[in-house]
Amino acid sequence: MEQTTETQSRLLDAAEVLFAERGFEAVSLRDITAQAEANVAAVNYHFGGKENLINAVMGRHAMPINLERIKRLDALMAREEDPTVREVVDAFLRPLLDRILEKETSQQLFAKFMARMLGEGACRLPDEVLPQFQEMARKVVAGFQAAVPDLNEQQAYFRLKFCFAVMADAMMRDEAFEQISEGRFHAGWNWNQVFEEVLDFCEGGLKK
Amino acid sequence: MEQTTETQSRLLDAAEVLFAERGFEAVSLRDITAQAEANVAAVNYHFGGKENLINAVMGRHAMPINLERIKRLDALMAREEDPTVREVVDAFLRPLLDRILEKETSQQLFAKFMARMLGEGACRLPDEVLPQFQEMARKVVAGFQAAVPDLNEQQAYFRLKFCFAVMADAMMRDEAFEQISEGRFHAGWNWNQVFEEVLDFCEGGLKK
DNA sequence: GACCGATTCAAACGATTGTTTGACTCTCTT
DNA sequence: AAGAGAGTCAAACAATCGTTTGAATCGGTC
Repeated sequence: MEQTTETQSRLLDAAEVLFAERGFEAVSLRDITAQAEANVAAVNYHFGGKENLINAVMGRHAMPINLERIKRLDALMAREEDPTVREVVDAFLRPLLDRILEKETSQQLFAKFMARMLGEGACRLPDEVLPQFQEMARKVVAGFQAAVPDLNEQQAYFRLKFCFAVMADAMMRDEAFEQISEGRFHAGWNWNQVFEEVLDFCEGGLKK
Repeated sequence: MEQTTETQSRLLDAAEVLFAERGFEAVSLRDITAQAEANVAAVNYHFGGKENLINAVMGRHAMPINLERIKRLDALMAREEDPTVREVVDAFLRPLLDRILEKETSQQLFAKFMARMLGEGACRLPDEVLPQFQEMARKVVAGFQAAVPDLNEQQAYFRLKFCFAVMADAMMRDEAFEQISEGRFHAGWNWNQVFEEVLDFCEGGLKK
């Protein structure tokens, strides 16, 4: 995994789009290689199987996002005054939003991909990124406890998990829900506006 | 769909368990029919295909849950004083919890199945249950607006969606997250306790 | 020009997928 | 006793799955 060839990144791009649209199990290698204009064997040659491919897609984004999270959390905790709830939640969630906005093409797709990975449980974190997730989670929990007086560790992890879930849910275009709301709910997919809703909800949820 | 034969319900039970464990796409008809001790052709004979089977599994639970929700919401709104946020959220989420607890066997499996159906988007609501979902959502939103002063309709639907997401997330056993928390987070799967966490979070998120 | 490792490719692999078929077994009705 | 209809069953259907193979192709080194 030393150098990323051009074919490799084309495969990763195609896989990201298709996994986002249809989910992991529903996408075949032939779908991916067709869209990437590569041979069917390319996935096995470059990644060693479909399972490894999805891990690679995930890993490509997870690292920079987590680094940014950690950076912001450190900055918050290094201050003299305690961070606010909203600041901690923002430090945790905004790097993900930024990553979505920075992809000029198909932002929604990347968002949906991330959301799917959470839901399907199909993504077992590669060993290389697990410690990073752990460090990040530790710092979020510490931030929560600094911002909310009487919050034990168990509760903090619970709410970290819930914040994640709300963010993921907001990313998922949900046709069923648009039906249920009878057209009254149509998130215009102004991401910044949606993000404000997420932030509001999570901030309130943590304060309790 | 007039009468539910014994084989039909065995198929529904098996499908529910397997879909919960592995997801919709990952389970084959042969897995289902094997566990149900039925023939491979039974699914197509009784339900007319795999797609219809999952809808049937969903529909079997959705109706009674929504009826109970509507009943509780009506009771809340019929009172003279305005309902509290927590009461509305509780009326919306508790019927789902009750349904989980009432299944003596494999509560976690049913919970995971419900959670998966939300996440995968694999479940397009059958026409027979859609109006019920719509009515229920309308009443939840009305309840939210009665309990929270300055909440417009769009926001109310957003937060209804978020409450759903948090509940679904809490139902999902998440191995990845247990790794990330380095063992500090191990929901003992005392459902009532978990439910309290969900309620706290959603109540706070709505007040904001 | 000859060799090399890295990459691509068409073709085929065996396995499994959802679905269909046609015969077979029951349980009633007449 | 004959017939009808519902349900079950083994077997086969075509299609698609992830993966493997071995030859073809490429750029760069001796």
